[in-house]
Amino acid sequence: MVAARAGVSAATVSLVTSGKTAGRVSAENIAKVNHAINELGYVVDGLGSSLARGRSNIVILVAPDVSNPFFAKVIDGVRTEIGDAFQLLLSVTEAGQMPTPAVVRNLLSLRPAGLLVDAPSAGFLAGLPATGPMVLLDTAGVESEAPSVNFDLDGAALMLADHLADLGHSTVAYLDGTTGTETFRVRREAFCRHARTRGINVVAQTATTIDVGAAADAFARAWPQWQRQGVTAVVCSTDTHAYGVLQEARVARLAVPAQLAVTGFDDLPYSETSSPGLTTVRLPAAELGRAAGRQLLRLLAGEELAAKELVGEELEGDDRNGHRVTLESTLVVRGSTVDGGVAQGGQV
Amino acid sequence: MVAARAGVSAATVSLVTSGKTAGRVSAENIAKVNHAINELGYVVDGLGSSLARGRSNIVILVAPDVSNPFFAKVIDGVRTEIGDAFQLLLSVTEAGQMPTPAVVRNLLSLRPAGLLVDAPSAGFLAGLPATGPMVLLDTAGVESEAPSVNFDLDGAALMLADHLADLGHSTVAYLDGTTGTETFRVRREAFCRHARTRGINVVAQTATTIDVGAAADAFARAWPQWQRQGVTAVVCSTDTHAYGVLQEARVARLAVPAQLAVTGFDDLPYSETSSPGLTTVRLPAAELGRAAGRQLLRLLAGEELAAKELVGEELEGDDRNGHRVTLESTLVVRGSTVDGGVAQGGQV
DNA sequence: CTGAAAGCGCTTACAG
DNA sequence: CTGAAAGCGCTTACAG
Repeated sequence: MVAARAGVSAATVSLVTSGKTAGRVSAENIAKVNHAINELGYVVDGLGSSLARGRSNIVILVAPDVSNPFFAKVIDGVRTEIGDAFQLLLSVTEAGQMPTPAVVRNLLSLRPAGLLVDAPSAGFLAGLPATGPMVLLDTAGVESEAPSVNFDLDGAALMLADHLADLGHSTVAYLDGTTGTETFRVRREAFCRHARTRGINVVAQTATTIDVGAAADAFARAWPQWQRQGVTAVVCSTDTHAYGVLQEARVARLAVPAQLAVTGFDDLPYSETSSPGLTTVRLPAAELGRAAGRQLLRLLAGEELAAKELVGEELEGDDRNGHRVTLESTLVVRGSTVDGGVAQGGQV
Repeated sequence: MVAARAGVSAATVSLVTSGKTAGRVSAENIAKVNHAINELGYVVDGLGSSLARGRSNIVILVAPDVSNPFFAKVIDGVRTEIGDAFQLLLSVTEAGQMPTPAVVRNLLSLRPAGLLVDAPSAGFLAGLPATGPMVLLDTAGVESEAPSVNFDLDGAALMLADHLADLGHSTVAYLDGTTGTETFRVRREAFCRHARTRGINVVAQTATTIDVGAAADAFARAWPQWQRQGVTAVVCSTDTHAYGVLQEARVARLAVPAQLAVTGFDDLPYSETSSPGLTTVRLPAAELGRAAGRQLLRLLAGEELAAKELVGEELEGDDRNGHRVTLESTLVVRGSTVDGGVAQGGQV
């Protein structure tokens, strides 16, 4: 320990760097140590520190799709919430895949302070060794004991079905995503359920990866058949899919929304400025990240308390493991379902 | 060490787990140890291991913009190249920002095996403490000793200028990106230089963040003025910017490319399927990531050799620090500059 | 081929 | 308030 030499003490330095000086280090020594630290540009070695304390100060965020702009907002939410206290690191996997058990074991052997898992598949969670603090995000449809933060997809689907029914649509198609993510299944099932209640027939569905081009192709291929079936609206499980449909509709000179209404899920930035603007379910991505970060922080604080055998009345039931948060989502109506939306263009 | 108990040996286990059994452990003991490992589900603790060896087996990728789909391909390239040998982790920063010196120090205190830095600003590199193996990506315009992988932006800009000149454009506008990234400056300067040579006047420029909506707004605001100046083409520093221009052109009922030609840089997937398709400079993103990963691997291997005092004729000069790779880029011509491109639509 | 020992850089009871 | 000591889980010379 270099700093030890520079001052006059030894492990007192540790007390200073970890801020545990309360009535244990004299003001004079604190000053000396801090001076030495600045002079030497000393930084506590993360490895040694983590080993001694049994865990590191990094939080690992695991997710199947780093490149999704929606996910970027989630990340940002997490970062703003926990960024100062912990080092946030993203696990990188093959696009659309959760990390393999082997990778997870390596990750865990870094002894992260906590784990954040976005849109996990059921299998992934099952294979996860019992581990430390963990919060799940966007995990609709997956059984788990872990605390989680989710969107109110059912409420969202209901609003969407109502909206389309009110506009007189009775025959719609559904364009789904193909990742193993449960959230897509939940979106689709919820919509289909509410659609039926409102007298809407979901006569067809198909699925593609989250890619504008793939969605456009799929729609182009399906449209002749859908048209014959009398489809007047396409509900997409993500905005990205919807962009593909909008694009292909333009190519096919289909008037949106007069001949075809289109909706999405997410409310990405582009949905506001596309022409026509996209009617979509706004899923509060940044808030998802923030809420998850907050939960993890609380979990970690609780753990510290427990470690100090101070567990008691301070912690209410819902502050413990198993806490679940659901975020409201809203329907944003734009030109892709209702004429006169902003940025209207094309043949409409 | 749990496994030690299960077998009959002690630190022999370490030899086995690190694969250094060559003539140091009997076949019998190797078998015993492996058996015990499987039985106990033992995983070498990353912390202890890293501390003892002086460095971890994680590689940290630092970049200003995780959400950019272009960057997603870069990440994927890196992953495929180094994924097995090292644990790849992404540093997360505020959108468009490089990590602060404080964050970097924390990152470094994890003793990563290597560092990969994408599109660094000059200031970031200057503030980087002398550290271990590092490879820079897409670092055009930044001075540094470190090995790096870059795109041939000059060649790309030349092709672009040639293309526009051949089409008869003589007055163009440039839509730039606003991140501090040097690569944008280089793109613009290179294009302006070659444009001049080919008799093209770059009469105007503006800049926005990498966002379709922002680009669309900026174009909408600038267009009346540009039109008066006789602008017939807009060159954008990223495809994302170009999407904004295409979108706004559609709203304004401008015929593309007849009244206005549009180009980008990157060749994102959507550029192929948009209508019209986007003429753009294809920057091989995945190859950038792979090449950088390869270089880092070589660096790490070289270091190991050096540590064993075996440095010698095996290592050629250009395998050492300071190695630079430049990747060819090509111009992809589509409907946004030349009539008759694929997926033509709208008023064209 | 194998085990005992020292050490990686820190933190945390524990005596003073 | 402060220092000496043990220990976190591993790896690596070093004797046998």
